[in-house]
Amino acid sequence: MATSAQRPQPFPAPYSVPSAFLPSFPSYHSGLLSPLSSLHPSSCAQNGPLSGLQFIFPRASRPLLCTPSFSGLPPILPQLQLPNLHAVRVQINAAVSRGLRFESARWLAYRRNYLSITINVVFDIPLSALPTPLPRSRQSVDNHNFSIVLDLRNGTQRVVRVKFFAVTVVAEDEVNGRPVDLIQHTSKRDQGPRRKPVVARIRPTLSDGRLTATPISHPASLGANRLLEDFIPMDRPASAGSTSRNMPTASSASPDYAAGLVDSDQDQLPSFDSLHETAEVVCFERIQFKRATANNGRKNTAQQMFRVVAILYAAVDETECFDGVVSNAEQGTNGIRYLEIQRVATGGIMVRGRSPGHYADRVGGGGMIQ
DNA sequence: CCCGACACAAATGC
DNA sequence: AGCATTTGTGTCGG
Repeated sequence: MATSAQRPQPFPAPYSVPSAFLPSFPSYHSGLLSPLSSLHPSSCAQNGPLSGLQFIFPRASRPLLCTPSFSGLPPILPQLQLPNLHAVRVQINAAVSRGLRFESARWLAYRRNYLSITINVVFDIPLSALPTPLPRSRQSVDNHNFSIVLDLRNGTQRVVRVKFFAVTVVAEDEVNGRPVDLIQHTSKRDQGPRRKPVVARIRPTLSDGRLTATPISHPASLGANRLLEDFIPMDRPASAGSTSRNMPTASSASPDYAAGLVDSDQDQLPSFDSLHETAEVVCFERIQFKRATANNGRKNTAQQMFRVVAILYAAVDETECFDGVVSNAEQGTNGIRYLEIQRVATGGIMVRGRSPGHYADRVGGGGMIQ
């Protein structure tokens, strides 16, 4: 096949899946307005006639959002609560808004193609727990009003103040849960550095009188026009510190940085640009699976599958975690410990390692995108 | 078969 | 319209 062959359509392909296979979109089962509707000014959300499936159409009439559903796993300690001891329930809404195809009854990705993953978090706060008078719409809710109950090894509990919340995205083997690396490129792609997706700080806000708090994210992850600056750790103000040490490579950065455990936000109010001032989602763009699933298309072998996981963390002072029973936590910078509050995950995704043409005439492997 | 690297070219943006 | 950028993917060697 000549290299000059017509270029196949990029993902996502025109969507023509038998309705029996249509993936559901339960990420927004709460009935709230989809936060993804504000993803792009020129896009418009459209709740299609197909049950549960939501499309967002960009300029071209091609489905932009075609995502596997994320479902919650059993709640994980520690329990979030407010100062008055009201429990706070959390809902993570996530989508792989680019880069996957639903084909032959399963989700399909290519290792070298970009994924975009969007995460939104809704805090369900009891009416009685809201401050009076009600804060104005979109007013920030102080993170310090949240705390978590940490179980200690001696059987007692400790209430730990939440310094802030954060979300991130990871991947894992669907069967054994072993981690699978995700990598994030700059717009320079192969020429630029790669890193794991950051742990992006979010901030709860009351939104439009709803009795929920929706975190507003700094446009932390790599947006369309965000290049190398985004790879600079932001756990201190960009203006402060050294003169914007340019483009640290993965090796020159701190261990936390290399691990993706870098706050992508600062303590003060984020300065939103006009495109993001109403953003209620964190967008991780230019994400790739670092490796493909094993035995793709092989007969008589176990087809490995990966899944994408969106995680909400409560960041606390690590000294307060002493003797705590913590099932899932990550160490951050500056004495921060990220305690996992909740996670949602997709089902299995097949990740192909070679170019689509290689799989074109494979039985069960699907064809080229038309 | 997978993976990183390089390269080309279509799509997209300015 | 023309140029630059972005990104899907063909190819090659390990």
